[in-house]
Amino acid sequence: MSVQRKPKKQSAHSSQPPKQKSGKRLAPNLRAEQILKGAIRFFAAHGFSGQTRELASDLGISKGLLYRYFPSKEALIESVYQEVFLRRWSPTWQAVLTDRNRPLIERLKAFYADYAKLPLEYEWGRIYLYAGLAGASINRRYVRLANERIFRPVIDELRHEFGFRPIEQLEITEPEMELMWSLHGSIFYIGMRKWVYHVKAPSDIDGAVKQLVEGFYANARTMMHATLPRNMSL
Amino acid sequence: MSVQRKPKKQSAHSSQPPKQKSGKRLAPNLRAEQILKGAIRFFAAHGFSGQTRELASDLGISKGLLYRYFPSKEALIESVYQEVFLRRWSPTWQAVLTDRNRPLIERLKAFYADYAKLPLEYEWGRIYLYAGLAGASINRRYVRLANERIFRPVIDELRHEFGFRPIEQLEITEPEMELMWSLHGSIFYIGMRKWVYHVKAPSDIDGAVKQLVEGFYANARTMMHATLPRNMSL
DNA sequence: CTGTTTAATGAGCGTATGCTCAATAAGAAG
DNA sequence: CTTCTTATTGAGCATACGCTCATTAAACAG
Repeated sequence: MSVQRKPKKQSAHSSQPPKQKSGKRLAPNLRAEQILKGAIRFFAAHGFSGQTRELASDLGISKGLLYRYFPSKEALIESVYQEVFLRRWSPTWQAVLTDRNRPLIERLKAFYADYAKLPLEYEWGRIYLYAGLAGASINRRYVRLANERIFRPVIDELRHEFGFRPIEQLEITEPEMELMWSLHGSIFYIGMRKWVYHVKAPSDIDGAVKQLVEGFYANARTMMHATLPRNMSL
Repeated sequence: MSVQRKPKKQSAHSSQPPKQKSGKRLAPNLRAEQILKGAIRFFAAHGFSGQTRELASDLGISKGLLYRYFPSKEALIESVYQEVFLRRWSPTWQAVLTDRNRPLIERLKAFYADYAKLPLEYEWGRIYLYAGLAGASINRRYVRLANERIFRPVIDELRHEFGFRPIEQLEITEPEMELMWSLHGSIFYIGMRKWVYHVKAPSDIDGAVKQLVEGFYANARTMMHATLPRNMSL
């Protein structure tokens, strides 16, 4: 079992014929960040069945180095989830949605103009889909977040706007929830057209989102008046 | 090398210890069909990176047999596309949508109640997503089909209903197209909630689709009156 | 039964892929 | 320069995966 040391001379230079080198010997925190960002780009493009060899080659580093910073491919993917889905949630959204000094329709337009950037982004959308198809739990976690911080507050604001009981007094109905889902589905689908189907997306995305929010608002009013009991205080 | 014949009695009955055996030596057309159906189920669940070995094992046949009926995994996938996306298009949809003896809103509800079954189906939805993420051309082909046979006819019928010029005289506008996409996106997203995110879907799917169509119809009227030129003949 | 056809099998080939580890060298400190 | 630390490398292992092909046996004709 004696490992015969190979005298392999091969002195340093001769260097890199292949890709762009990263200026070797980075500080660990910088290298980790670089790998994570590269992994997001890579997995968004190739899915999670993409090979670690190819990812390393894209980054201009060796495959071994990858495993110095992330113990396994699975751990790397988990870090990708964290970075993509949880680090981008803006803390100001809550305040925007519930600021009753502004007209609700205006708040909704402002919020969705900003929020829609997430699902309309290439990396966010594709990784979200790959994760969902793979059965990862991140999607359910994200949906729970969106439900608590967007769906429920928006419905409560709509109730207030149109003169119905708040959701603490009258639980959210299925038609109300479906209307919320419909809005989010329509927004997400714009991204899918761009990043999954590669068909024409609207030239004016902000305008398209605005149109969706207006339609949502109008349909919400109609639907609530048709299905909710009148507020006693009126 | 004399292969010692094992006396393995096991006459027909006693049958399957491992999986469901397929009752061996099927007629070629039946076997091909069985493999194709199994492949649809399998790829919908595991994606196209699923292994042929596992597919064969699921079917209860050897991996070699798979390659007797389909020359390569790629060819099998192509057959899956054909079967899932092109064999399920109903020839009666056109007639339903354009039958001006019925009120348009009624036609729309009837059509989408039927059509929505496609994207809301487990296999259809997941395979459509996997194909799109893999960059297959089938999605673009499908979108072109939907555009010609659904989007354009529906917009033309809406124009007629609300008193605007037909699409041959006035090309479809971006807001009109976005409204169509929004409806389809909302429907598709119901399926995604079920088959991709595994979160709660509406208990009454037919009712949810009906609500979406009603909202779509109302928003279409508002939007057309706000953005299209009045019909000269009025 | 015998012979013929062909559906079906599974060992095995070449390559791909996640991951390890001994060796190497870049940079800092003296 | 020398010494020390540690970021970085890449050959290599074990297994996975698409696919082939020689062999086997089910069904049928005579």
